[in-house]
This record gives sequence, C-alpha cells and structure tokens, in this order.
Amino acid sequence: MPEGHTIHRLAQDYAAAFLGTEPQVTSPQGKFSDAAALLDHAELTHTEAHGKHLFLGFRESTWIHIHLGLFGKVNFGATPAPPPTDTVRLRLANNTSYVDLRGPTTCALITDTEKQAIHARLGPDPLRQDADPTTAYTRISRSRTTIAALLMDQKVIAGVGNVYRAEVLFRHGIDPYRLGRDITPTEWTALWTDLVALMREGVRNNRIDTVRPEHTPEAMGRPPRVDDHGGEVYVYRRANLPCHLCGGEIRTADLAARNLFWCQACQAD
DNA sequence: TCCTTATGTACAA
DNA sequence: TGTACCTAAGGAC
Repeated sequence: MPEGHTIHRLAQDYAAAFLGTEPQVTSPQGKFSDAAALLDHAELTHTEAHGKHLFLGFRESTWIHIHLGLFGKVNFGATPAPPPTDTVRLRLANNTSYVDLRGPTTCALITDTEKQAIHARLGPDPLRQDADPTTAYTRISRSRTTIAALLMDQKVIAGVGNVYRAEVLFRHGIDPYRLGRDITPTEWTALWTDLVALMREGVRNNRIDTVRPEHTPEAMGRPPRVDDHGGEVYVYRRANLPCHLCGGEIRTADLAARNLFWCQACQAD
C-alpha cells in the first residue's frame, strides 16, 4: 500500500529491526548484488522517509534509495529467514529479523549529495517535521491545473497518493476539477491540517482510514465495507456505489492516467 | 492458465 | 498523451 504513510511506517520498522546492527545484505534476485556486497555487514545508522521515498543510511555516509512504485512490497519476519524467492531484490538479515523487498521501482545506492537532490525536488511532506505547507500553497494558488492533479504532484506535496487525494477532497467538499488558483488559503490550511492528521493515523495503523466516527458503518446502520484495500473510506474505489453521506452515486473518471473517485453532489463548488 | 488490476513514476514523442 | 517497468492477487475461463 505505497502512499506516504506506508513509507514512513517502513522507515520506523526498518529502524526497529536493524538500526545499530550490522545486517547481512543480499540481493537474491541479483539486480542489486554489487551494491549489496558493498554494504554487507555495514552498520545501519539512519532510516528516513520523504513522501514515497525511503532512505536507509549505512556507515553514516551511504544510502540505499528505495521507491516502491505501484507494485513494491516489503515483508518483515523473525529469524530464521526462509530461503528467498527469486523476486527478492534486497534482503537484510541480522540475529533476530529479516526483511525482504520485492518489486520496487527504485533500489539504488546513492551518495549524500544525490539524496539532497531528491529532497530538493520533493514538496513538503505532511508527515515530516520540516514541512512548510505554504511552499505548496504558493504553487497551488498560481496553478491552472486541477487540485486533483496537484495533490498527486510530488513536487507540490510529497506523500499523497490516489487514496488520500480522493478522500481528503471528499472530506472537504471540494470538486476535484477545481483549479489550484481557486483554492482559498483557508481551504488549503484545512486540507493540509487534515492530511497531517489522516496520514499520521495511517502510519500508526498501517492502513488508510478516512471515515469520521459518525459516518462509520456501525454509526450509519449500513453493512461493513467490502473493499479489500484495507481501510474504511468515503469514495476511493467505490464507483457506482451510494455515497455514505448523500446516497448519490459515486463517480469515477480517468485523470492523468489514474482513477479519480468523487461524489458530485457532496463535492460541488 | 490467462487476463485484469493496483495506493507510482519516468521518459519518449 | 502514451507506454514501459516492477509483482502478485483475484477472477474469468
């Protein structure tokens, strides 16, 4: 489930299992073998996330840059580690834990300078202490692009993906096709504040829940969710189903090659 | 067994 | 805007 909350959770989980230890580093699949050999039994000294980018720091100087893309998955376990399957790009293993990375879009050895360049091209991340939401609003308020597209643009704001995009716009009654320049400062403050809260909860629970307590299935007297993405949501992947609030049909459309979901009645300008 | 789909991004034209 | 890339699960046959 790779949106920003997943990556921040992974940074915590990698740290909990491996920080301060000198794990065996291997690439059973082979695509990362050379780099793995360089880091084998080096101390893991840092883990960090910015948006959907994960950084594992070794020996205070060298980083593994990981981006899960759409398909990447990470699996932690206790030793003894089972024999790796042939899709494991990266495995760390110490005396107590192992972790396997499969299918990442990026898994590369980078320097501190290269890492700085990645931070520089990413927008503020609601899950980071150093995030400044006004830099995002500066871009949004000048843009003729839709707010739905802007929220997915990692240069504008880092870590929001298709689920948080759809859900936060619903929670604030904002039409996804509204242009960035028509989003008021008040609306942006509310969106950002809500993203901080939702994504923090996402890290804590390792899943995305966006439905307010008063709108849960129990509170509304409707059947529990049937979707399998893991959390309780208002509109994401609920095309043609009734809106939890107004009963209208949830709409879906293609926007920049991604599926957009929204309730036309609840999200009118 | 094949086909579709997915919470993402980069690059070519 | 289209396409390529990486993997695995679920559903249609």
